[in-house]
Amino acid sequence: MTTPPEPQTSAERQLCGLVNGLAQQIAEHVRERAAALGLTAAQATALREMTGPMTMRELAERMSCEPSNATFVVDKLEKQGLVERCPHPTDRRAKQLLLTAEGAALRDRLLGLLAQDSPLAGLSPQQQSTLQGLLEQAITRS
Amino acid sequence: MTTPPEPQTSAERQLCGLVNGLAQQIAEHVRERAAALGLTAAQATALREMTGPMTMRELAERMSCEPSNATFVVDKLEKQGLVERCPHPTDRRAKQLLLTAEGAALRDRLLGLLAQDSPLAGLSPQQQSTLQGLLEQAITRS
DNA sequence: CTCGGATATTTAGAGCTTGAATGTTTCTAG
DNA sequence: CTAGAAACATTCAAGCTCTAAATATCCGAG
Repeated sequence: MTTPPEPQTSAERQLCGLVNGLAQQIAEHVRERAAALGLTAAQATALREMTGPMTMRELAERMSCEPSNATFVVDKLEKQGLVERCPHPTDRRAKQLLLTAEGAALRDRLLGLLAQDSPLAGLSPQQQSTLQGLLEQAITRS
Repeated sequence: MTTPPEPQTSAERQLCGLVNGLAQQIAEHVRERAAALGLTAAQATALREMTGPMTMRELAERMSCEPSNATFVVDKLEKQGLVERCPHPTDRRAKQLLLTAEGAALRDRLLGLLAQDSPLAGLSPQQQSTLQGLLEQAITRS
């Protein structure tokens, strides 16, 4: 009796594999577009999330990473003259990140590239909506 | 005219965020269980995929990583006495990976832990099935 | 058989990410 | 007001992953 370890378990593992696979495709999509602009994926993600002035911590949260990682990535962007670390107007502990003119221009180009050929283009708007609902439920209830 | 950059684009970006979020939760789930056994997430993934004797390349494919990374991870597992690199019976270029008795025992414990409290438990079997179909379609058509 | 292109693995080097420890500054309970 | 706790940012060490290049072996065309 070699009961194949609970069918449900196996199905869930396969599903995890699919989620990871799609996440990797999305990451690859970003990586390609970033490379076209001379950026790494991490740098592109940071630039994408720079919707306006924000602190290091806010950027880290938007990037879903640790603040120490944001420090690392912003260092690179600053060396390229895309971002500036200014003193925060009301909190002397914090830095306020600002895009330079060059940074804002590159960000616009990046957003344009990222909008093309989305990895989710294989799904209809209705399917995307269904997917969104399922993902939200999976993330919340766990 | 500051057209808010195409509503569809924005929805797709949000969806990408959700996919990444769920993937991170899955990874965190593995990381926790791995840590309980003194393994890193990468080591646990390798152990989980060792369903039987296989080459380095096969393992790398199952882990969705580069062969050079598999070398790195198997090095660690070998140092812990969980895996052995044996000469491949028919191809002298390749190594055949075998679990030691200790490795097989630890793998059993790992599989048990990973089966508990799946990050996808918030979805009904039917919802999981729907999700699987959508993910497969998204991955294939891109 | 032998040469040349493919394949399996490893190594070296670099980038990304994390967690712990640190220095500053802010907030808050008393 | 003031001490202690909490928050912001950074630095450092360690681990993961990738690419490119090196080595060894296989396989097929001639």
